Amino acid sequence: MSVQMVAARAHENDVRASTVVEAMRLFAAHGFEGTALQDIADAVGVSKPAVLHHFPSKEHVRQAVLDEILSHWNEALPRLLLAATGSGDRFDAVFGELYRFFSNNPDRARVVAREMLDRPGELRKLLRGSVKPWLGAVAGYIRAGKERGLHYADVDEEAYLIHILLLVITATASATVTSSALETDPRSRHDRYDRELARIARASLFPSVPAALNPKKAAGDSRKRKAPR
Amino acid sequence: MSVQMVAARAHENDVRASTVVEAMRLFAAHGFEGTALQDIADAVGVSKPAVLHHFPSKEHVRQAVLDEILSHWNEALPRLLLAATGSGDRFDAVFGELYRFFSNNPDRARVVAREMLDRPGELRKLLRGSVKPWLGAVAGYIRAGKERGLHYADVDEEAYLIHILLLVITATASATVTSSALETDPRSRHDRYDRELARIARASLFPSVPAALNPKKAAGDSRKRKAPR
DNA sequence: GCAAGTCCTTACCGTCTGGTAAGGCATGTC
DNA sequence: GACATGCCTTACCAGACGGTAAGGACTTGC
Repeated sequence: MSVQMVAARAHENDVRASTVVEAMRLFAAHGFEGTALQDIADAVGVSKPAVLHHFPSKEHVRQAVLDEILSHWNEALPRLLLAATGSGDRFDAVFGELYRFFSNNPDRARVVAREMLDRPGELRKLLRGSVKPWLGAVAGYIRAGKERGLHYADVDEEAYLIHILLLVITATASATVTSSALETDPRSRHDRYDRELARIARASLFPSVPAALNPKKAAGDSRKRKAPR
Repeated sequence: MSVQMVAARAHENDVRASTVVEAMRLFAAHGFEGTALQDIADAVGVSKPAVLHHFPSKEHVRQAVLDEILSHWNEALPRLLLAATGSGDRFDAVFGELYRFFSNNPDRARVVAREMLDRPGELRKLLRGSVKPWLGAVAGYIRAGKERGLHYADVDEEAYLIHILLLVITATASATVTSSALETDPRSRHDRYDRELARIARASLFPSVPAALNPKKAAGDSRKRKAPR
């Protein structure tokens, strides 16, 4: 039962998994409506009904792509929030994970951005159901930091987090447009926009933290400057 | 020649203009690929070939929609930059115009966001050609303000502006998703996210400007706290 | 050996797509 | 009256779409 089933399941997952991979790439580039099932099948290297053998319909392929993205955060968020301790650490941990997740594969950001435009109703339900509790938890940390004088007093925690989330998604989704649009040197362009993105998120939350561009260098002395009064 | 042509042209523009209006609405909601020419024709109230009588192809409808959006800024940007004088005024003027433009009709933001995803190459060309000079001009103002100590020293002007631009576009494009996702009271939701959006843009550029949420109330005393040293 | 089930193929279906052909109907020109 | 032009209609087309039917190749369980 074991060896054969593993082999069979590995084979099954092969087409199914690469269907999700190729579908994410194509949905990100051309959108759900702009991607034909035939395109996905060609990318995987099988026939169109072979894809429909693993997924009842094109709609199920979309859901599998979205689940692939969501499943990461169901695992990562609890781990991050429990692991990090200090307020600055927590910021670096969540923002870093957020940025790295979308930056490592910008197609994720593009798919989410498209989902926001194509099916706002579905995404709204998702936000209300799954994202809201975690957003509330992180907002609670900001609220606590505010009372200790770490953050701007007029920060609207939930609104801040949503805007930063949107900013990271959009910035990574449109990285190829924005960066190469104004830069000529392909080496520096990534760092430049990434650094400014982190700076905006940080500077609009922590008052007057100078030269905190590189988290590694500024990690030591950036936290003791404002003690709880 | 005059009266008849005016009447004829008015009639002509009637269908043509409302085609652009309806197409923008439908492209924003369902995307370019997700909108059939028949849908546009139905919304206008004419037959499909009637639309194609005014526009050689569906692609030309898209271009007309984009031109409608772009033409506003070719007029507004020079006016704004020349009219505003102080550094804070200039920020309020440009940011306010930017926000109001997309907020007044969020479909504009959705169309731009979709264009960013669907045709990054075309948008890149547009950025390089039309947007870059103006972006450079505004960046120059920030650079000047930096030397007078008005802004954070580590601001990357161009990157900052692009991120803020993206943030305004995304925030207005996804306003129905984000706001009603977490708020239950439909009255407060708009103000709340809008204020935080402006706060982020402002706080990440101007160091330590407290309680500057409302530009009108804070306009008087928000600028004299940090004089050029 | 053989029925059952999995995985995948080719062939096909109805539907919808962007775009075209051809003509009706006004208005204005000579 | 003949003719041209602008605006719009119905009828139609070739191609692409998502999805189905039917069956072949192969493995599994008995």
